[in-house]
This record gives sequence, structure tokens and C-alpha cells, in this order.
Amino acid sequence: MPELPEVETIARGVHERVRGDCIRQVWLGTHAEPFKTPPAQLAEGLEGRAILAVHRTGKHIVCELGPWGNAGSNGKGVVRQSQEPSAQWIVHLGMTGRLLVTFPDAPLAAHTHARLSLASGRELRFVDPRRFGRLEFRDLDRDPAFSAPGADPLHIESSEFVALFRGRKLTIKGALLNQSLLAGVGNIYADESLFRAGLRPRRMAGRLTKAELERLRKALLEVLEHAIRLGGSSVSDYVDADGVRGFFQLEHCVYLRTGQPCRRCQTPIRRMVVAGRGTHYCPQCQR
DNA sequence: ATATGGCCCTGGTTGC
DNA sequence: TGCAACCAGGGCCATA
Repeated sequence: MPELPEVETIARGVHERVRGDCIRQVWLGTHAEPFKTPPAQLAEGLEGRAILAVHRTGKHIVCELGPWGNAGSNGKGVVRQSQEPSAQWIVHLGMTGRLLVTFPDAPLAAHTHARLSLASGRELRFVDPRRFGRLEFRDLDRDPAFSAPGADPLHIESSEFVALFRGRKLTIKGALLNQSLLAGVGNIYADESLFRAGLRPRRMAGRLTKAELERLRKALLEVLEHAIRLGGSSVSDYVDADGVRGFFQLEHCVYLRTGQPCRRCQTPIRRMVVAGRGTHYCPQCQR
């Protein structure tokens, strides 16, 4: 499932490949997933826009789009990059979503819901078998720019991190997964950061000491940065914008390692359900 | 206000 | 061996 490191990897890849390109034509399948934006409005909004930049916010990919109508184009669809965005295309990959940069004659994957043909001759494709992904269009003349409700775990400061969990009557695992507290942490990195911090997933968030929370913040930061360096975790069918798998799944200490020996103490990894999610931990290392 | 559980989906796994 | 039932899981929404 794409979480912060996977979404960051995809956003960077898409940014490098399509920045300055222009959206010529939009095709949406019968299952085009509207995330507040109906398909017709989505297609109309995207067509003719320049792609100024692509970046990540939480688990969302945000495409900053230039003014409608090729303004600033040099005729090859290449656009000046200093323009202020006039619109945004927001992509959430859900569980199984992919955002791919391909050539038009590349084989069409099953469950391709959107194809954006670009002025450069390439295509941006949104593929999502399970259809938990969402696409949204925002016209910045009318709509507010997209922002995540939660803090970014890569940049949050120590005191701010500690304050997030104060008085919370839910498990630390549940708190980590709550996107309105921290934006971008999903099941893999919740489990992996709790292992690295030595904390049981069922501990109550509001009862953790300052020192424990500081350990957790550092563990989370380290695990996310490490995963980004390795191109994310490919556990189900995650691939980057070029269709290439990540390598961080090889570094997992607990996630999907039920019954296997802990890398630190050899105790078999256990699985339980916390906050409605499969949760993996070492009964020896995590207290 | 805050926390919990059901729901949406399909593909992979499990069980007979 | 083949098929069907089961289940994962992010975010949204209704409910407590």
C-alpha cells in the first residue's frame, strides 16, 4: 500500500518526467473514481493545463497546474516554470493505485481508469484494481489549495510531535494511522517505527512518556527517510512512476514477518489486530 | 469533541 | 485439482 515513502517516490518520479509538459487530452474509464470531482468536470479542468510541478502532501500526490489554454507554451508544449499555479490535480492512490508515465503504445494495464495524453507524446496513467484511489480537481480561482489536516512526519518538531498525542485515549498505533494527526503514515511504517522505538502498538498514546514519544519521532523519521532512499516498500503491487519496484520491504523488521525470528533478538514476530489493522510486533523488544 | 466500526473493492490465499 | 469463501486495508461516514 502506498504510504509516505512510496507516494514521495512516485511524486518525484512524475515531477522529473512531466514537469513543463502539457495535458492535451483526458480519457476516463467507466470507473473513473471521482474524489469530490465528477469525471466530466475533472476532464474539462485538466485538458489544456500545463504541469508546473508535482509533489507530495501526506499520502496525496499534488500536481500544480498552469493556466488553461497553453499560455506560455513555446509550441512544443513546454511551459515557463515561474507561473503561479491556477489549478491542482490531486491523486490519492488508496490501496493499489499506480500513477505511471508511459508511451501511448505501452500495453494497457487492467483497471486503467485515467489516461492523460501529454504534449510530449507520453501518457500519464492512473491504474487502480481495488478502486480505493481518488482523483480530485481544484480550480484555484474558486477552490482553496489542497492541504493535509495532519503534520508532516518528516518535518515535525519534537515538542509539536509530543503535543499531538497528549490526552489521546486511543492506541499509539491508531494515533499514528490517524491522518489528521500525522499525514502520510500507514500500516507498514506505523509497525516499523513502533518496533524501532521499542513500543507496543497497543500502548495508549496519551500515556507515553516524553522520552518514549521522542524515540518514536526519531524512529519514524529514520524509517521514512531510509524507505525513501530505497524507493519505498513493494509489498502488494506498488511500483514507481516507471513501473519499478522499491526495495525497503527487504528492510522490514516486523511487517508481514509473523512467526519469523526478530532481527534483533530472534523471538518470533507476532501478529494481532489493533485499530482494525493487522499489526506486527516483537513481544520481546517492544514494551 | 473524540473514538469506533461498517463499508467500499479485487486479487491473493485458504479450505474443502 | 478446482472452485468458492474469506480477508486485507485507507479513508469516509454514521454512530456511540
